[in-house]
Amino acid sequence: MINERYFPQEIEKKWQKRWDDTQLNKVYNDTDKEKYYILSMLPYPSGKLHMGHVRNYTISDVIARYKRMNGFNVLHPMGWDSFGLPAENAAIQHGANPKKWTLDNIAYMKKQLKELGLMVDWDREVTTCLPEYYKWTQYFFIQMFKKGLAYKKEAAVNWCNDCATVLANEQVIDGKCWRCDSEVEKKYLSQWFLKITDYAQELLDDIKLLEGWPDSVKTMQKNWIDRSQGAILRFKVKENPELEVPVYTTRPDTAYGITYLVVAPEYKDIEKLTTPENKAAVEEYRQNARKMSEIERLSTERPKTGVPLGTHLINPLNGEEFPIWTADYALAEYGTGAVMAVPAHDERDFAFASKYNLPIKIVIQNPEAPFTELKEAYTEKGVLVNSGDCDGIDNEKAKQAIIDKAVAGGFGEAKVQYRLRDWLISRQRYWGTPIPIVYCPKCGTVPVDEKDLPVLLPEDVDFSVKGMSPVKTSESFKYTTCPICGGQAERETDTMDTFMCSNWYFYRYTDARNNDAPFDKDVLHYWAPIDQYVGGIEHAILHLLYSRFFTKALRDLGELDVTEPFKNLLTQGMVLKDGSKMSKSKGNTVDPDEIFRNYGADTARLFILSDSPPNRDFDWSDAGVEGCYKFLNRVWKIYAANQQNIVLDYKLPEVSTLTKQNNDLVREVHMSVKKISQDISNEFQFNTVISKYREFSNAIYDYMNSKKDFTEEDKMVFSFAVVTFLKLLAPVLPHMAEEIYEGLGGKDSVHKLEWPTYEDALAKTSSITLVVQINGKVKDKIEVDSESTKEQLEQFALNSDKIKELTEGKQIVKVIVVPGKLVNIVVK
RNA sequence: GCCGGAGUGGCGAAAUUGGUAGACGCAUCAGACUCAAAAUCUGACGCAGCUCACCCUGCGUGCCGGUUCGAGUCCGGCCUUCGGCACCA
Repeated sequence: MINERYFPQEIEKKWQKRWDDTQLNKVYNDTDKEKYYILSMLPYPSGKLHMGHVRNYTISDVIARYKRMNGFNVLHPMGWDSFGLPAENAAIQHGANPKKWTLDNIAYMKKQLKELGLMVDWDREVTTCLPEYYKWTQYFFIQMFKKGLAYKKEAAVNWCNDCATVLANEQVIDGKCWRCDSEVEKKYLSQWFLKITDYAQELLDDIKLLEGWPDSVKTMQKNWIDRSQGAILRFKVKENPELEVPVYTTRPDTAYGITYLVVAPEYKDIEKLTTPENKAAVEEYRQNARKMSEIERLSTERPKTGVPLGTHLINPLNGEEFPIWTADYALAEYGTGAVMAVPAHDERDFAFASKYNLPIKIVIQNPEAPFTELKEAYTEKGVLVNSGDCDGIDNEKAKQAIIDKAVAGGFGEAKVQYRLRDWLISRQRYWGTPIPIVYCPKCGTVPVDEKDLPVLLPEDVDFSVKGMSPVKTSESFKYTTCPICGGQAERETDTMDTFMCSNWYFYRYTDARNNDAPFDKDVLHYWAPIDQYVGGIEHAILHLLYSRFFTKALRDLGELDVTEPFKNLLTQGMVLKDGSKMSKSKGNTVDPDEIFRNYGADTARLFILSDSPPNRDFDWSDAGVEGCYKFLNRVWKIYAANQQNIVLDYKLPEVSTLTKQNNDLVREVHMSVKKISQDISNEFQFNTVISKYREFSNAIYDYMNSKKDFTEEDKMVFSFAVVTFLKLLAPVLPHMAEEIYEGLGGKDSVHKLEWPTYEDALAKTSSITLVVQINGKVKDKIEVDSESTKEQLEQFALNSDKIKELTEGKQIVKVIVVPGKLVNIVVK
């Protein structure tokens, strides 16, 4: 029996408990079945679910349920990206224990996710802050260390004062910290890096394998890696022939036009290149550059500044001498930290040369419109001039010609350069995976023995310390013995960037409770790669690039055999309210708990999918929620008010024998199944899926409203329609569908039923509306048989009274017939 | 500046390969039910004009131009907006 009224809160609780009790969502590694791995980005346990989470997990859950009904063995797991700064800040501010704070949040949010009705096998839950997980993050780090992929170096790094830790380049946004928005400074520190640059070319090349990724994300990754093809040229110092300055350039063709050279203020040999007379000025300039914040320094509006070092270089191509300057428009981290300046053909050099009255030498000439003077740099194509025996060569060809000369002369060679830098993973914070490294006075930097993993985070730490990592306050942690010689040694106290944890969590889901290995390879290779990944666009570079790199690195370490982790990627849009992103500071948040309480999770699920396609921003509106709730009540009534007319084991009579009305309803069923199946397959366009739900329900209502009594045939056709409808609804409204199914006498679970199929022939109408146009404008519409031939359609159109009237006295030039659609008559 | 999206009613949006622009919904208005209201059901709803019961005509997918029998869709040139990158040599 189905209750007359719809009480979402009751039935949702009931079914969530039933699913738990019957282990309906348990996932087996059933290799006989075709797998489908659908993954949503794991949440950070900040305290409570927000609407972005609800959107993300509803999308992936509906996909998961849909694929399950289509016969796939579906993995749709969930876990917690649970290391990170907020837990530590809570510890500092409220004296909380980061672990307790985190686990409490996880417990609450897990309860909320269950209330959302997710089809998740919680036995595979992964929590990145637990030793059973981070043991393997440490294990992978050690493998990478042994292969030289993890290394420590002294470098200018991005330092966030507020977070009291370093940041990766990817975590600096407009010169500010990605997390707290405060200004980032440069500091010189010895830090751990991963050699992502070893994979720059592969990461770039393999973008073409990512067919199911949005172009926007692929472009962002391409731009981030940013390959450029050029050359290294080395110049001897006139005052000190032992010393050389190498430059990286993409324009070797302009090398005859060098009139000066710029090194970054941080350039390693700068002191050797400075004459005693210039020392004071150079030192002052370097000090200023150092003090300047990242934001100031990055500003392209700022006029260029610089000072000469007093020394000179010799251009091996033509023997010309030119001065060396230092200027902060040269970046220490890119290329060689030195730039050859060709003011005639580079905008930045032109601006600098104009300001300091440095010579401007034209070496590329425009053959179409030759010039003798320049008001701005000429950066277009042209022909070489003033370039010795290269004169007259097309500048594109000259690039290779001059590289050849450099190779022959031993002063340079071709070189590919990337913008991508190595990934800085050290963090001077407590709540992260400890880096499993020991410093021994005798043996040096030594990885912890694998059998001693995990290196546990210490508990005896003092969070009140300022300016250093709390880990350093743990005596028990800091002092240890060397894994090689057994002597006194100290542990690394830095922890890893949390993106290290989220790099590989999706592999752990496949074998989450394995205590002997990060995963069983056979099990992993059954599930991997991920068929569909769903998450926010804000991870387009950070997480998605790191994960691609990590997968490739693990492949080369022999840990797995996967080249790209994510076959398809769906980047969901933001959830907005009143036109701007929901945020606590703006006070425009909507609490999922409140929606669950007032309307139920099914309403929330329907609404969050209804108004916009998943990849676009979604505007939350209270009226919209209300509208969805009304729709659910409308659906409920179909079943509650007609129970006596619905049977689950209906037998549909031969379609040709049906009444017109029944025939129409059968057709509506096939059309709905077709449209909904296609829209889900086609990039998960749930908004149009839901409009089809509404159209289908409207058709069912029209049918119901037109009838007082149901004949046997009516009952069968009606049952066919509403039972099919129920299956179509099940992925989006899992609780309601279960309750109705059970009320109709269904056994087990509606989610184990097969997704309905359709027949194309039955999804078509027998007549179509033929549109008749004159000169491309619609003039008439005629109902005709859908099987009509081209000739017949043309006759129908020409014989229409209206068309006859309108074409009278005019010459028909041409008639275009589009079968099944329209006839266009061209007249003069 | 460079790269990549997007621009359609009051609003969210829809529209195989170029083929009836505005499906479906929100809001609004009207009607039914009701003592009344809510809920529910039914209907209208791009703009303008003319009639006004039905009809009919013109305009209309950011702007200008092009291709085509026919353009929201294709091509060229702009504008606006969102996102990414940005002194990368």
